[in-house]
Amino acid sequence: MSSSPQKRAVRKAPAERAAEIAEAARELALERGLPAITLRRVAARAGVASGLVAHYQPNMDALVAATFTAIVAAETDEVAGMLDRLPSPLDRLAFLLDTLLDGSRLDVTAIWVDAWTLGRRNEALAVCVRERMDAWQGVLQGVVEAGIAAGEFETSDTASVAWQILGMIDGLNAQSLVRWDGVNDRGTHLARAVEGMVGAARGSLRQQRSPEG
Amino acid sequence: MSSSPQKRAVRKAPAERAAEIAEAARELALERGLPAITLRRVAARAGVASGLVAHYQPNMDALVAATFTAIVAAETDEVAGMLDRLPSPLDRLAFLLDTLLDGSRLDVTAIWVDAWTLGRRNEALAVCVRERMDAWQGVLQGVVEAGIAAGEFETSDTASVAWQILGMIDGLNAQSLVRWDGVNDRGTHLARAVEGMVGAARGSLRQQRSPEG
DNA sequence: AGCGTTGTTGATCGCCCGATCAATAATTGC
DNA sequence: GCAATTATTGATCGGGCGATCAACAACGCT
Repeated sequence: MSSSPQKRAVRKAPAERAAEIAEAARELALERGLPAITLRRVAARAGVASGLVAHYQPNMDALVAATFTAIVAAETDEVAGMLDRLPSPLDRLAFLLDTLLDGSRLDVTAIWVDAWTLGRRNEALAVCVRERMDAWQGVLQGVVEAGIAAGEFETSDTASVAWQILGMIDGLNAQSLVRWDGVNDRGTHLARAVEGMVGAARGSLRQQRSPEG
Repeated sequence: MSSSPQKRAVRKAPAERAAEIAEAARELALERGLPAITLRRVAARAGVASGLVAHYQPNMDALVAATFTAIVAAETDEVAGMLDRLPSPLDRLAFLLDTLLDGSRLDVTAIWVDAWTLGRRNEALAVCVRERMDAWQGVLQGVVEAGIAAGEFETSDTASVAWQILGMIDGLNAQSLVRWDGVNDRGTHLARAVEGMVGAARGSLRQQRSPEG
């Protein structure tokens, strides 16, 4: 026993300590959900007294909201960044559906679901949720509009279609949080659905997959 | 002041009291979500001492789970019951999409979202959630299969398609919990999407609506 | 070396939670 | 009418929560 019960945390620059606390909150949220972000748990994870967490935050609602935004914005930026390397809107939309449903981000999905319910009692969080939803919708709308300009898609009201696609993705992901079995080929069926919405030809977003995928 | 601070609740038959407690829990859940179901709050709403609520339940997790099932099963039964009066699978599917997205059941949607997050910490609830999802999926799958038999739809893997439609509905409803504005014509876009999935002709599930709807 | 600044502590307050259980009162069965 | 049963109470326990704040200690500055 050498390191754990250290008497007092070394003094650090405020920005550095704040970052450590934010990171502790982020880890807790990804492992156990947004409700796990409590004063004492974050403090313990950061190796710091509980009062220090409060010192760096106006209140816990704010830390929950900030943690939500940090996690979700990182995902959006990461995925949106990958889109730039793809040649056509059709490719980009197919990639989006494929990536967001591949099950590799279930922890982030859980954060979204937590945020939807917590947002009813945490106004700061609710604001962040709407903001991040707008960001995702913007990415999708951009792809849909580019597809129309390129003659690949045909639909009116691109904003609504983008919202719709986002809602579908969220719903399917939330579903897989609870019940991952029994659903084959999520991607293929979703591709069909989106083809119907954006007016793309059947099969253009994704061919029937070979068993191995 | 006549009724409120009554000294002692009149003694009732166990079944009757249990029903009253269940009803109190149901009202609380619909008004303020599943997390509002606490020993003391349910007791207060039922006009009873806190100990009595515990007396009728093994623990609070069980009451939360039972309340979830009561609320959600009622909705499924109600909507499924209306399907019988509709002539064709196409009509039934159109009605389902229309009804489940009409925004008149946002309180039930909130219960679903609560249950998805609470289910991670309440195993009894998680079991009920999976059970009720299966029920909804069964209803949808029945409609899709009838549609295939009737030659109105054309798709393989009806189970997956049913799951997919359910996921979309849940996602769009959850979305409208947070952000109700900015999305026009949810029903029309969803109809397009589902048409793409089940292989129905474009417009067969819903014509472009007139502005008044 | 001395002093002010400020990062840091941990005890403390008030609140709500679920669960428990001895005491109490209404009802039933005899 | 009396005893056994059981519905009901409300205080109590242990625990977690967010917030607060006086005290402490490390650092920069002169």
